[in-house]
Amino acid sequence: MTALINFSIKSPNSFDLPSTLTSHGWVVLAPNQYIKEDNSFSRVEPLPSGQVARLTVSSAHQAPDTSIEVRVECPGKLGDKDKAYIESITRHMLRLDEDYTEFHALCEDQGGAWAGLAGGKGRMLRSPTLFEDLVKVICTTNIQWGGTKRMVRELVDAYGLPYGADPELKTFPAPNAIAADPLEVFKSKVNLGYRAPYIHELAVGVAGGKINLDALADTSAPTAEIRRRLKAIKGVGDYAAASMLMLLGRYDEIPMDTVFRDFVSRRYFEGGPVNSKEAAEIYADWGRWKALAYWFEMLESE
DNA sequence: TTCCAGGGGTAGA
DNA sequence: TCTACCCATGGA
Repeated sequence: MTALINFSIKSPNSFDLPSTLTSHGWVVLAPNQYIKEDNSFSRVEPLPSGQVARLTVSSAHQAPDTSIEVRVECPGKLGDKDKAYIESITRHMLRLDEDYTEFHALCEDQGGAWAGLAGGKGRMLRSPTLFEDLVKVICTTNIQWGGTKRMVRELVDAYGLPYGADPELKTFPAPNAIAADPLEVFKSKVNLGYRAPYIHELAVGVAGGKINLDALADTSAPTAEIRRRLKAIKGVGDYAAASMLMLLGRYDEIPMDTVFRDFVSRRYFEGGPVNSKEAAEIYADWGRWKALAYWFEMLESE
């Protein structure tokens, strides 16, 4: 017997769900399932009560007058704690509490590639936990997108909690689920290449309390300090740290990774060499929105 | 077969 | 701080 509950979450005045879902690839990485025709996505999630639920998130109306609709399927009764948790992670995933007013005003002033970014665009979907986002970012390094999807799928298949009988429907693995296996067993179950020790070490560290990912969400620390904390994690270099900073809602610094240099070179220097100073000057006017300005300019120019 | 992917760790300067 | 070199995996 499956219980079915629907509830609404008030979204900010300026919010665009389709843009939030498609501004990067996260929506198609397991356990997310993208339902393109409905502009919605679903995922299987463990709840505080211990039961495993399937969530489907959609927007009821067209922007700007939107509310977020969450449909919950779960085997038992949905308690207040479960409901509060679902609302909390939905707000987090969709960044409903981030204020983009200033960014949208800057986009309007700049025009060009940014002209279409008002009306609630600019958000990028993220995962309920930093552990999930970090594992996924590590799975995007030095591999093509198809490989990333495969590796994340294998992780979920091997270590996720099941929802019902459908083998496709599982949660993203908890750190302790991965940490319970020795590295060699982990490597035999999931083909992650050289990333396996990094992800296993991360899971063991988080499960055992040696790595505190909450420290990454410390809003009182400067971005440079958060970047330092990120790079202290094995497997996280310039590119991965940059991706995580954006997922953490920090756009004030653009790290000079290869992708950024290549883009700026192609876009502004006719493919010629660019030094760090020249590259930084391109987005100097964007204040704390530099990385977002760069990201969406790159998206719009594709 | 060979190459390489929006990299990163390590050793050695 | 910078540079070689190595690192597994699977798709093209």
